[in-house]
Amino acid sequence: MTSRKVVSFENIKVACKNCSLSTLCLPMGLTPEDVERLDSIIKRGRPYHRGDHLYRGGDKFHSLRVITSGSVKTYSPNEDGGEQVLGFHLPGELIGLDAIQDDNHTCSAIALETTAVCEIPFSQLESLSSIMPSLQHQMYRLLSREIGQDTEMLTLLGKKSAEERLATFLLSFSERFKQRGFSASDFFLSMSRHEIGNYLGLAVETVSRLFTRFQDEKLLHVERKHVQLLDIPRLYDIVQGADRAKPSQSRI
Amino acid sequence: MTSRKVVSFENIKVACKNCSLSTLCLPMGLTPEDVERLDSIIKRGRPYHRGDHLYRGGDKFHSLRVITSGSVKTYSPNEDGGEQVLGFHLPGELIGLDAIQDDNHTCSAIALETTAVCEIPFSQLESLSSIMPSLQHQMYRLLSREIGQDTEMLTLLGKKSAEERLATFLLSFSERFKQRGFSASDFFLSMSRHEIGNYLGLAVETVSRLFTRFQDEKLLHVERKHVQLLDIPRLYDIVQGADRAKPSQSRI
DNA sequence: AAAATAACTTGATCCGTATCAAGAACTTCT
DNA sequence: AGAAGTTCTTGATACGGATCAAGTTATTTT
Repeated sequence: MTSRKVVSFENIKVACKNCSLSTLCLPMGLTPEDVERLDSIIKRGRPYHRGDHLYRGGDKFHSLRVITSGSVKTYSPNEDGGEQVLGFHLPGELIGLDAIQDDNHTCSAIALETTAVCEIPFSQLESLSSIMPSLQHQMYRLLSREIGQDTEMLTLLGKKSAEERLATFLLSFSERFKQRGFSASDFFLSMSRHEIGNYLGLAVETVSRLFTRFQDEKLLHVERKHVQLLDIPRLYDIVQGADRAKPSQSRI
Repeated sequence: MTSRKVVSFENIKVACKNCSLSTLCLPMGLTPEDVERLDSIIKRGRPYHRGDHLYRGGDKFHSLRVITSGSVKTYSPNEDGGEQVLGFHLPGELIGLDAIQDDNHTCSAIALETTAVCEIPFSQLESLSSIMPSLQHQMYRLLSREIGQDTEMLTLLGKKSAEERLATFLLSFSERFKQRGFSASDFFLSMSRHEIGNYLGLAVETVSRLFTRFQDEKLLHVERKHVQLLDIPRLYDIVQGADRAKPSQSRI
């Protein structure tokens, strides 16, 4: 998108305090002065285009990154040349937390569309957090939240059917778009069916068939990347294994 | 809980600096004085017995816990009454990191055998870490490492065959026992086949059949919980999908 | 605008693993 | 020690989703 006027970006002050995403990337607990200080270490580079890597597995780790617009896929290459998609990230989301562990990125991140990010040099963030208890607290929570999310994903991959996986996936986007002030029921997915399948541990064909079936069942309308959820409550039922469980024995 | 000979335990000085596990739970970077200070906030309670909960999902979170002996299973209950086993934890391993996020435990932890733990009150740890940059650094790394481990598990559940899953599982224990000074090839598993299956996203029967098959193929000898790995290199081959991939095209 | 390529869909078939079932080995209780 | 309950193993069968194959619709290149 922002192809030409690159230079202007370098000059933009980040100003987290005015950023609509700050409630997402700095959830509660920081005073305005804190934000000011944090602001001072954040760098905003020029935007990435579809297919550009933000970093690759093995790259030296220096910064955490907050997506400010666009979307990003993280993945880790596996033995046999394939990859495991680890996540899709929307504006306000922080990536790179897995790399703190040994100063190297363990996975790769690639822009799914034109994408802008704020870079937060980690060593500076660390220093700052050691003189700002509230920031330190935020960081611990953020890291812990990431663990919790991975944990949910383990349950999804370990126990859920293809149908439940796709419903979970769609509702996750629905909720995240809603949080960001967009429609919870009408949105565009920036990734391919193949990437969705990879993420959910399913074959492309299965994903495609499920979209068709969900549409036949009037749960949604889909046309390529454009998805309209028509029956969100029923999608939630599916997530909870509505058909698998014996009827009306909601939890024993 | 603390029924009879409570007093004696309360008086035991934890003395991380003499603890053989300290390289595991405090991996590098802390000076002896640092360790002394950390030591001062750590509490050691009386041991748990098989089946005792260390905490349950929903419990108020106050402490991280390091296993000092025995073993622990963490799991999260899911919608339909079942559970997803999240991990098996050996001496030197830290649990509870997922609970920082909202001051409540999101999953449960149960002793698989007689188990002792050190409790580290998190609020004190947090205060300490804000005046001890090296401790703060350790904490960030520890949290990040946990994320990295979850990520590997996602690949396992998303892409690997039953065979690869069990081989990965066995080698993980092999490596961890070895790190702790025990045999890498001869050990006891403290969990049931059912729990292994749950953890790996497999049915009990599949786990049982795989043990039998691995034994037939002379990869190991197994008798109930007692496992002897007879061909570790071949197990590593299996982990990497040795048979699935086209022969000798190790990575394109 | 046509050609080439990539992404997606749909159908047919196959396979790995779940599920069902029953017996064996072990553990716990009385 | 015997009974009762678990846990584990093994076999038979079923099924969900993968794979193979081919056609369709977008997108990119020329």
